[in-house]
Amino acid sequence: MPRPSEPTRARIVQAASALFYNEGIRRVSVDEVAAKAGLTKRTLYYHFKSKDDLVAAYLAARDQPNLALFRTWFAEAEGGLPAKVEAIFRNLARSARHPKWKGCGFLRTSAELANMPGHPAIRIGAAHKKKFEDWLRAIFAEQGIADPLKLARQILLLLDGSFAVVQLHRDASYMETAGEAARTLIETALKKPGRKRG
Amino acid sequence: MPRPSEPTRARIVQAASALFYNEGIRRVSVDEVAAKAGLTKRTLYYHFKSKDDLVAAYLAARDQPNLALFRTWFAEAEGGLPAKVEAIFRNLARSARHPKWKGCGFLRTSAELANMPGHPAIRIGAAHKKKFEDWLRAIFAEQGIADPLKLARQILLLLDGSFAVVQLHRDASYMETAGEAARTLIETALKKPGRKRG
DNA sequence: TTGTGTATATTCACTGGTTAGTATACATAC
DNA sequence: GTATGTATACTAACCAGTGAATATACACAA
Repeated sequence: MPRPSEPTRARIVQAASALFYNEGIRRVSVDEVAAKAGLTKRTLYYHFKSKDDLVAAYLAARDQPNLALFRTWFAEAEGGLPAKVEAIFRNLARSARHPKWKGCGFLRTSAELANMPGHPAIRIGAAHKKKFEDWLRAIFAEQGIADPLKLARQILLLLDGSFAVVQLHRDASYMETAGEAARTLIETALKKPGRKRG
Repeated sequence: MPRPSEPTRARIVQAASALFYNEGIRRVSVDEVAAKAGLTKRTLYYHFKSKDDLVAAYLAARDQPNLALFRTWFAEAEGGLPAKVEAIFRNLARSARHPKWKGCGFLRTSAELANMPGHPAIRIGAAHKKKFEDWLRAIFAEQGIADPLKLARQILLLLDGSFAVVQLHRDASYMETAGEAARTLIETALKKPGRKRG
């Protein structure tokens, strides 16, 4: 049984993800994660050198799937650029209406660890947001928008703002409001001079 | 000495504010707060029935001063409506560049307590954001904007988004980017039909 | 086929430290 | 002498991380 090791590690990360996302990092003990994964704490510490390490793994595991979701929602949406971006917010609103939704795991973790700037989990969260920003920036640049980075950042601000506000008020309609704002900003940018192609 | 009681309570809230804001709720013990306030934990528990109670008092104490700051920044700014709202973001960027800045205390607390929806601190945070939203809505309504609530919510989304993003990346320039987005959204709304007066 | 060494994987039981909250007694002011 | 306020010293629980021992699988040799 020892040999594989990867399935065990993956099971631990899966258990940690569910608990950390639902309850928060500091409210969940390593023992609880181990119990949920069906093994003892000592075994968990064989696979991860510390709780911080486990937290980092939890966020790292969310990175690519999260971005892939955004890309899928964008790609599958009908209509032009504004509609495709707005579709991301509409899909997010649908997710947020699920009772188990608890906001953005990256932002919540970073908020919980706000006084530990060098923490690996915060670096992972920051990198995740940068990847999203960069993906949008490339799309906007391709469309010939004059300042694609600025527009990408404004969309990111609306996205993260809606995570925070929806979580606080438990009212997913803010996500659709954010989508409308995103549409307005993109349409304005498309009309501006300085574009490379129509 | 016993009689007054209010100054002692205020001193405790002040100590709690400094510690909770800088370090986070769960990282700070009641003993630390008491020590910072210059008294013992037992005395603190005479004035507050629990730590949760103290957390609620910490946020309640930030409510009015925070809103007053926004109102001041808005009132003292030169120019029209878009410029006055943008001034809030510029002033916030200046605050965020201070090394002790750690984001929005309301949002960070709500993120830390994300699984306790009935927690008094979360209700206080939600009410605070609603007050800000309502203040903006009234201003926009007075200016004859067609959908003042929607625009107020979009500005709120940008504001809270910038809190989250600036905290994560430690890059206050996002706040100015949010201010530009706010300006764009307001200018667009001002140009839209359906306005009551010019 | 059988024995043996080694890296991998897992467990039990423990330590040392922290923390929210309390029992009890004492002090001050009116 | 009673309300209010403060301090000392405690409890009971929790929790991150570790020491020492054990079990399994596989490589390789006999």
